Amino acid sequence: MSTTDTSVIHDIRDVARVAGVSIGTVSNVLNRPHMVADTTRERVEEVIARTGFVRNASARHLRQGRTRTIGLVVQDVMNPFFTEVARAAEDAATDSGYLLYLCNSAGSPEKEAAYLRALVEQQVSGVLLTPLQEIPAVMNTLRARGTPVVLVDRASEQPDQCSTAVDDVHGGDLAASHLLSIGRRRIAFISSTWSIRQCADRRAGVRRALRRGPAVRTRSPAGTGRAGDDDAGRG
Amino acid sequence: MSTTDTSVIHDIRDVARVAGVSIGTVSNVLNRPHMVADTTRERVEEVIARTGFVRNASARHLRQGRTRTIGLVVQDVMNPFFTEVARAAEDAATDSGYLLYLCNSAGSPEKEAAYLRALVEQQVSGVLLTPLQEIPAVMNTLRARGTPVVLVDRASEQPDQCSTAVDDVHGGDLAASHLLSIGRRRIAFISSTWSIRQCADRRAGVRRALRRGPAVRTRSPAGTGRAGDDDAGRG
DNA sequence: CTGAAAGCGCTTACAG
DNA sequence: CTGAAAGCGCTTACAG
Repeated sequence: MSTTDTSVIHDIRDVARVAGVSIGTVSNVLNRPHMVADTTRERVEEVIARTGFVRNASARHLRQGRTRTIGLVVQDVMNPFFTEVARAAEDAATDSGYLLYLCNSAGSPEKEAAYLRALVEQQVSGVLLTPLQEIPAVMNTLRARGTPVVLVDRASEQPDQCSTAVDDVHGGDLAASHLLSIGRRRIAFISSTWSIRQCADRRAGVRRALRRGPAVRTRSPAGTGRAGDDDAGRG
Repeated sequence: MSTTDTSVIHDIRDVARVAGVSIGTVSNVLNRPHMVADTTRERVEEVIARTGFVRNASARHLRQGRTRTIGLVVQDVMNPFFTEVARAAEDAATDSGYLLYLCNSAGSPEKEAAYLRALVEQQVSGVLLTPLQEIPAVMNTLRARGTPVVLVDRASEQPDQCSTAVDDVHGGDLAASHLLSIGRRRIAFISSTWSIRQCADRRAGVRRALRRGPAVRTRSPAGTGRAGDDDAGRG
């Protein structure tokens, strides 16, 4: 078998055969190159480069018991707010060598549950979820399996449930306080339906600021102290 | 072992044990339920439902040789055009029982190549790609492995390369023709840099329409015959 | 209709 | 430093 043998390479086994080493050694070149003698390593690397061998993640993950993938379940990717979340999540995932599953629940609890189930099947390392209403029942499965789940844009009732969310009460307070601080006294609040938590929270914040009244009677320059600009059209 | 045994269920083996059947039978219940006797099937299904067993996709895919996942590599998810592509792709994937990897090349050929490689490792069933400039070299690997790749928003030079793209020349022609048909004679064309193919193509289409001149001297009602509205801010 | 067994392609102790 | 071997959790012919 000549060293320029380029016959079909699919396996790590084929690589081993062409390089004249055991598959364990090929695997070591891939995963712990420092444990392999330089000359052996170079030979194997040459074969890999020349044949374009790519390892099979399914086999790798099955053996290792983890997949280095995470799932993102959002209500609607078209919504700029979630698009930004998706973009940032994908960025962060990549930086850590993870791949991201994009799942669009489209407002359907059934789709949401189906996705969560599918993600568990995929053995994802973690899940980012924008829950629709109730925390879905499948969450128990994830919990039981120890799959980390982080709620996005929604605080959780459960004390042991991680979540990230904007403090919209504070946002409303900030906005109204700013207006008060520059001397405004007749303030209008335009929003969407109060059934959207974010909107109701901002109103509560605005009211709190109004109740408190202007703090100090100094004027800040116009255009300064923008507040509450976390509103990215979720309403 | 009582039938209410709920001890840790991780395996299809655990399910088999609890249900008192072989793992082959459990697999059959999952994949070809019609081949299993009703009473056996029901028993197994009961155990699966009660224990919340979820199968391991890594093992399944390794054995089956295919993953039912597809990769989407876009230049920028934040761009509304690609967001819409992502959304639609994800929808279609879900409808066919596939999961979608979201990959944001962010204008970097290196990231693009790395993603393509990662997707090959994942053994994706197919790839949707918005190429940055040149068709990347990794494409050869995909081609060699027979992984289907569809170029998005970009026609390919290679005759055997699938692609979907808007006919922007036609779009520009349509827009200019419309203006001509309603009697406009002094037409301005506002666009981005000509180095963006879409923009240059539209200009070519506009010019073609102007060269051809007004076809018929009839007026269509205002607001009719909108054309070239496929421009979703790619420039 | 059901079970036993092989095998998917890797990684990882374990010997040598 | 290297190789042989077990095993990750499934699916799928193949017997029975």
